[in-house]
Amino acid sequence: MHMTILETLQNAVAQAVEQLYGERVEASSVQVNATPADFTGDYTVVIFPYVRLARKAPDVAGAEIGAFLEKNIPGIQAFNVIKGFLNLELSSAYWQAFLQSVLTDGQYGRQPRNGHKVMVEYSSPNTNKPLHLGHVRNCLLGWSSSQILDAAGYDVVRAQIVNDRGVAICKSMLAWQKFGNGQTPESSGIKGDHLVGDYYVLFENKSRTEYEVWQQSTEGQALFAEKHKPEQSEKDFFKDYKNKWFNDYSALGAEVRDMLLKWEAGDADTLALWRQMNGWVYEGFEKTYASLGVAFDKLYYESDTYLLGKDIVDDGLAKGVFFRKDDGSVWVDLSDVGYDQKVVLRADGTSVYITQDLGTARMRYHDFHCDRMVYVVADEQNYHFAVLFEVLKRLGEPYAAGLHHLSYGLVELPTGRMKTREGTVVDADDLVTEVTALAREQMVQVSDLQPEELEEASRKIGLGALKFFMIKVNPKRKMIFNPEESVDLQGQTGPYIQYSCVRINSVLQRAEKEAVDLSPATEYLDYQPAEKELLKALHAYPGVLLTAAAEFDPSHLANFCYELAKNYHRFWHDVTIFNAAAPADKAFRLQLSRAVGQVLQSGMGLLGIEIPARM
RNA sequence: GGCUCCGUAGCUUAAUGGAUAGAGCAUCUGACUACGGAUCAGAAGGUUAGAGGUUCGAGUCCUCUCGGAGUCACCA
Repeated sequence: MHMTILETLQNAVAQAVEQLYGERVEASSVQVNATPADFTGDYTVVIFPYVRLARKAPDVAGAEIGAFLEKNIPGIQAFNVIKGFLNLELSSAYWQAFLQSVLTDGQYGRQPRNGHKVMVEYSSPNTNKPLHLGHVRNCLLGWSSSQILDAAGYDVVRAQIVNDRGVAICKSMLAWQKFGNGQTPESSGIKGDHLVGDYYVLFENKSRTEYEVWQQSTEGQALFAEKHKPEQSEKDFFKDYKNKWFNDYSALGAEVRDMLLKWEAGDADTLALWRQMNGWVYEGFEKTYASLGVAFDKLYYESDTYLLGKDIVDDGLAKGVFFRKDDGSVWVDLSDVGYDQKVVLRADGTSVYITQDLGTARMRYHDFHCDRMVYVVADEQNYHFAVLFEVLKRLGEPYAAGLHHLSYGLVELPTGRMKTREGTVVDADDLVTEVTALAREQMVQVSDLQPEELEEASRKIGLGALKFFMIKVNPKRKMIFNPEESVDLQGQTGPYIQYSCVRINSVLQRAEKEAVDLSPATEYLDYQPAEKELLKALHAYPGVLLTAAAEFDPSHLANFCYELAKNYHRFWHDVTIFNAAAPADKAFRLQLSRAVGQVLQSGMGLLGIEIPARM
């Protein structure tokens, strides 16, 4: 693997400083940036750090280092110094060779395997209801991150932990048992995950009715009279009291707890019903994942993992990381790093959420020997993951240094947070249907595609718009989701990029039809500004991939794709291809177009965005 | 209240401590009889919430203030 030009520059600058000024600097600390558009040059070395070492004025030191680089690096044809910035111009021969290497490579940007293995966990649904808008952002981040990590040299295992047990699914099961009359996805024509979700909602409705009746009962009223705080209204009191009521008074609540106990005891009928209803949900999830274009290599089920972690508790006690209280509960004290004390095992010996995650982490390591694990989970759980990672570190787990929480901001609606009770949850399947329809609607205005091609294209464009909209912003930013805005076709959008690819394809097809000879391309050396910008953008691609991987942030790649497409649109406008003055010009521009198309296809592919043939 | 994160143009946002803070939307003005106008060019829009500090250099790092969000369960 040869050095990139950037590494070459860094090394050469370090050498220059040592030879000229007798001071050692770390090559990796040398700052090399792309030269801003309004200055002459391709790359810029920041000279300020060496001014003190040189004991010379910035422009003098810059000129000396520049002369050294020009003499020692063949690809440099000129330089200029402005203040403390050394602007370097690479030769046309360098750029020619670079373009040819991109075209030959076919997988340009993709890095060799780096020997690391990373597990990316994402989606993590509950099985009591269908996927919603929040899962969509999660899936898009998880999928694109995993693709980017793969391209950056990691071996990737995509994992999903399915929360398939607990009170929630029991609510769906109980409602179905009591009110379902044997309804199935087949008999009702309702997608399995939606059907199970409908019974969850039904349960909540029945439960609410029961609660309202109870509130007016003598028992309820007596309780309010006895327990409400002086200033508290009846409504507020019962709102706060809901959990307590559900556990202590509700008949439905008792039935659900009974069902959960039966499940834990392995009751055959309960397990059969549980398997059946979860099976419906999985069929539904599969369709949703397929429509979003995401997939998994490994599924973990909470029903298999919820008891894990108890051996770790013993381990932690032995290592002195945990301590036992008088009641028998086990705790970890993280107050020295600003966190609280946290229970890891209840007094009755049962585990809590974090115990399970401790055990699951260890199990995953044993399954795959990943030295990195990424958890794609919304930022409400930042504290939980900070604690989890800290505990794993203290336990001395071998993968502890490679843990990362890819935390992302919740998706909210213009009206606020989504609430099941208020029916404002945006369903994932509906969303896909809606963006496809919106794209189709807008397409018929501007496109002359035939019906069957239009259908395929509107799916790719609607999803392309949605995905790009959600991926282009920094994950940790909270996002307000507005369906119309998310399928904009103009400006900084997925379709804008798709359109540039479609243009490229149409040009390349024409070139093929006319059998244009591409061999004179290498004779073309006097680049137009728009062409040079494209070359520089292509050149940046591998670095962008590495940054996106290192920061677990696909938005870098999304923004790169947009910049590249924007540069191509400008090139298209400024420079003619088929009416070019000379065969070399035409051939070069076709090759350049092909390279851009190749990189856009690759980059968008990593984001999970497909390019339609026509649009 | 403790801890964490966030605050950039009317709106959505970009910027490994580096040059004049860069885009898109919306607004206004323009673009070749042309390779696809879902495009391109231009105008206008900023005290990067505020005040100090570190630095040759701060949107970025530190301190404080203001504003917003999340979290602080023997829930998951």
